[in-house]
Order: sequence, then structure tokens, then C-alpha cells
Amino acid sequence: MPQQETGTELSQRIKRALKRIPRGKVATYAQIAALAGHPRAVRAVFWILHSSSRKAKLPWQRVINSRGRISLKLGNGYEQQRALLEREGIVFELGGSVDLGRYQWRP
DNA sequence: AGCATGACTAGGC
DNA sequence: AGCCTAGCCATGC
Repeated sequence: MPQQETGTELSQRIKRALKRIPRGKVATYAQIAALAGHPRAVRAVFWILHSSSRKAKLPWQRVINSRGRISLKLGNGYEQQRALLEREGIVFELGGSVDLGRYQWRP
């Protein structure tokens, strides 16, 4: 049977927003929070992403911070996220950031 | 019920 | 430019 949708309505809205990010594009934490209807709920967004059991089936790798950088630390998921994004065609600049003007999802 | 934690952000100095 | 602070939300103990 399908997974039971638990948590608050906000959590579910955040998950729905995450699933809308198209392949090859990225979104910022604030952007997801805004799409979920709570522009200030950024912390709720990364709480969902940081909890591995909740990020199943979610394109968690497409969420980066407002500066276009991956927020994970080296050796703690950073390289995996970067590899996943590069596989989707996203090109990282020398400093390790992505060009938001080029790759940010605009609904 | 209260406090700590977590992949953030914008603003101030 | 880099560091500090406050604001924000859900969850776990």
C-alpha cells in the first residue's frame, strides 16, 4: 500500500512543491517554502530534506541555497548531490556554485 | 510544556 | 567581504 502521508499540511505542501522541480533545474529553500505557501518556513523545508526517511522519492538534490551553492559539507553528501545534478546536465562553476540565472526553476 | 536541533535567509556592522 | 543576530517551522526528548 502507498505510504501514508503523515505530518502537517505544510509538510505535504512542501513535498509536493519539491516534486514539481523539473529535471535539470534547481530551486532554493526559500523558493520551495514560498511555493508551499509559507515563505518563512525555510527551516521546515530543510528539516524534511535532512531527515533521510522523508526525502525518499523526492528530488532533494535539486534544492540549493540562495547563493547557488550546495549546502551540504564535503564528505557529507556534497559530492553525491553534485554528481546527481551534473548527471542532469547542470554545470558547476569553478567556485562550486551553479548559475541560478540559468538553472533556477521558474514556475 | 520547554528547549535544542537542522541541508536557510536577510539585514546590520 | 566576513561574522553575528534574529526570525521562522516541525520534530524529538
